[in-house]
Amino acid sequence: MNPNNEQQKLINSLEGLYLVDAGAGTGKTFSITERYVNLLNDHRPEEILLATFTRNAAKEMSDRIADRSSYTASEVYNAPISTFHSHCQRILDSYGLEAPKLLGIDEELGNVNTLESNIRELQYFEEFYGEFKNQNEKYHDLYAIIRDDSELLYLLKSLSSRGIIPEEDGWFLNSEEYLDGDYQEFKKLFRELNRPRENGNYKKQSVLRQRIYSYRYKNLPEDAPEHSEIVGDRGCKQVRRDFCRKAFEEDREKLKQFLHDLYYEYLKFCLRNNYLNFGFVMALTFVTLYENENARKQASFQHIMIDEFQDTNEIQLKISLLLAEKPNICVVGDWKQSIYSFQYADIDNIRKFEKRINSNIRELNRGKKRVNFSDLKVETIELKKNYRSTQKILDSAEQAFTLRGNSYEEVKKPNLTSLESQTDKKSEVKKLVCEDEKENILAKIQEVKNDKGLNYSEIAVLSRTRSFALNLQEEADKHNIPAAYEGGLELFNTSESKILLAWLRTMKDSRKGWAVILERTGYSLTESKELLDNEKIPKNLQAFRQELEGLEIEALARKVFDSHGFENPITEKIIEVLTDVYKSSYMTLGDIIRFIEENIEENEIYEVDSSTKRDCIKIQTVHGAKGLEYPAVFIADVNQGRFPSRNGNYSPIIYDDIVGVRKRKVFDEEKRFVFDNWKAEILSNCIGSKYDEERRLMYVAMTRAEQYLYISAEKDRESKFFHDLDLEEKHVKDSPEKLESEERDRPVLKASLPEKKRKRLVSTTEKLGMDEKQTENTEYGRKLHKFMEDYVTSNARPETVEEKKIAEKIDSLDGRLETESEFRFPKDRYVHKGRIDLLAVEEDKVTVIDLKTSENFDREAEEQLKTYVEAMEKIYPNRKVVGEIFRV
DNA sequence: GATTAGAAATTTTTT
DNA sequence: ATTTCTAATC
Repeated sequence: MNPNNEQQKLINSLEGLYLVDAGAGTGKTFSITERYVNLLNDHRPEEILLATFTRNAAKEMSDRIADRSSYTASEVYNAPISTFHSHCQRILDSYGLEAPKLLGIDEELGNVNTLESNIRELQYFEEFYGEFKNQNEKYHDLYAIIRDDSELLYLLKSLSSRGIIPEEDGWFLNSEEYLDGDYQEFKKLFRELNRPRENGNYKKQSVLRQRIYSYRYKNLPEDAPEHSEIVGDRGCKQVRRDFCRKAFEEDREKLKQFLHDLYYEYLKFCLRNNYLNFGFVMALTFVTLYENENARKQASFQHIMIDEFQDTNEIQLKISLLLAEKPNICVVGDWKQSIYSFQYADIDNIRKFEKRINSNIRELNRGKKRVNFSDLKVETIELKKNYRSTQKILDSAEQAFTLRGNSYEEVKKPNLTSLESQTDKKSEVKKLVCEDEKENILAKIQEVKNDKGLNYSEIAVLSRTRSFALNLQEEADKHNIPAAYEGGLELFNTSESKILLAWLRTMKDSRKGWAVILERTGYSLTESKELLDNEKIPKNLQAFRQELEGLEIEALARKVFDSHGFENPITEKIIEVLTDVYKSSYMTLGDIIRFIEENIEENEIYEVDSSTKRDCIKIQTVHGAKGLEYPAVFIADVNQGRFPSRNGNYSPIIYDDIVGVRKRKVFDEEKRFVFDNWKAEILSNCIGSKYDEERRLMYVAMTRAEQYLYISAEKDRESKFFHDLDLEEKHVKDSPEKLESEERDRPVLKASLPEKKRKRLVSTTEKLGMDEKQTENTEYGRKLHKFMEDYVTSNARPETVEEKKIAEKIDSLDGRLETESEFRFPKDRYVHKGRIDLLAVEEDKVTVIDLKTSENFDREAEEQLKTYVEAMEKIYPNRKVVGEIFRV
């Protein structure tokens, strides 16, 4: 492949500062690698830093460069072609030993791990925060505003991503300026937002004045001005201007001090426990490079190239500047594809590149010259030729930037570099209005596959959320349509993992394990209980357990999965993960069980790769599909509340470049009443549009398509985005054709169910002639039942009088407690089924408790209870069974 | 027809 | 909890 003119310009422009606007499908990776190869004419690989955002991208670049250059593969793989994160880790390994001391922390940076799991970090953080609260009484009024500890952790991480770092007394460098915000910028923002809107002959009130309406409904402190005072008289189009300053000025010393102490102590905690999160790795790298001239010299590069620049944050920009020996920096990215703000990516890095790079150089050179250059001019290169999609798709995708998030949002299309398609293949772009979205999409896929002559593997379905993606996969399975979800999921929370866990438990003679297996192999709960109590596990199951004895974990897992008819990417991944931990640490069976249990508890996410599956549809989230392309793309679930999804600022402490850090809410000491901080309430209405990133997300999704693009929503649930898209519409009602399933060649492990005549199931309510509908609980009743269940299983806290009564009752019970125990037992001509609210099983006694929340059906309840007692007598033949109606 | 008041509807992505 | 929709009111 030969580069086009634009690409050639990028490849040949080696010296200087370049911002490359590389839209979707413009051959970005190709150009970057060519440029790198070109640089190798005069430089050695170790003189060039090529930073990417993902490990996959780094690998792809390395591969291509190894392929195209005269250097050996190993030389290329040792070169600094890596993610920012791993490169910073390397810098810390080499020069970071004293990094904590630079901040006044008396620790050495020894063998620290980078913690990749957010969930695990949160657990550590909670442990730390509990201790911190005990030791810092003085901030107790601030603790009261935090409902969710993760909000605090998120805030600390976002501060680190901006380069805001605490030191022993005060803040590193000029961090504090960032915390104070920028009043001049805020004034501009406020004025812009407070301009009356033009609307033909008259003017409408400003966006700010409209937004601030919600101020009326908040519980505000006594000194807060009235809403009417802020918005002025009726018909007045603007918020009173003096409130700009009034709202911004606020004493935040205590809040800043709190954040400082929390942040500093947490950093110490991390170091003591030998771990760092990604943000802290960056922060310490930055501190090291800033303070240590030697490290800076040693670690610097002749050339720096940064890929996916829209995904970087400000501290990464700072680090890059410290690493640049010369102003040879080339950043490549596309702001239109910036969809990682939740990961602290800062779109202004690319959008305000020149301004930001120069202001950062000025900051870094305060007091001492650390960056060898200043006042740079940026040269922009635009890659406009798109080799992926048809013009029809590109034009449609641009519409994404005009979509409204709600019916009154006014969207101004931003300036952007339009892409020019280089293909003239056949193309189709349509909106699908579905009666039943999951079914209809599958039907439409079959149609597209046949009509356009595509393979399944050339078709992808993208969704905003993981849950929709997984549901669609399930639906596809029902119809035997080959489809695979690819992306992150809770690996050990799947039914595949749970059956493996059960078998592992049986090897430790655990009753828990057998219960699951019996249930999965076809026994009812009652039957299982009976078998377990009498220690009569079916012979074939026992034999199978015997076979597992002594096997290595991989062989064992394979055998279990195989016997249950599971063989899919999930089982493969489970085996991979388990073999990995098994190998890397000496693990016993018990350790593996605990490992799985922990993973379930922590909702740990793993990436599942289904590419091994031959010809099948890919189902992904939009984030997951970034960078990929498919001939046909379905964007699904463009429904209200899902796409776009709303992300209001729920956090009690807001942080924003412009307004700085603010406390938004105050709770009273018992956390009962909420008073809002009125100043922050006005400020929060001034912070950015919530839908900009959602529009970019839609753009990313649409530009994945090469030829065929379908955007679907469910009838009458269409989102504003869907509604605003100006595309041909099609109503779909079809159901997918069910495909023949391939027969498995080996039989699936099934329990040999005891031979008996199947009897009709009759519920207790039916037997007593009660109308099912009438007996359906009231909302109130359901809540109390739910509470009871929660209290037994997870120690829920009783709040209402009724709940306290229930809690008291449960506390008074002895033995093993069970809620919602289902039972079935044969009686005369039918099988009786029922569900017992609460069961207390003691060694010699069983108490059956029926929770009653209303006065109706008293007599029937007695009858019902009798049946329950009878059933339990069958199940627990050697114990005394007592029934009790518990009224609340 | 703009503004106000109250009712209704919604809550995600992962280096 | 908060935003967005919709109907009533100025």
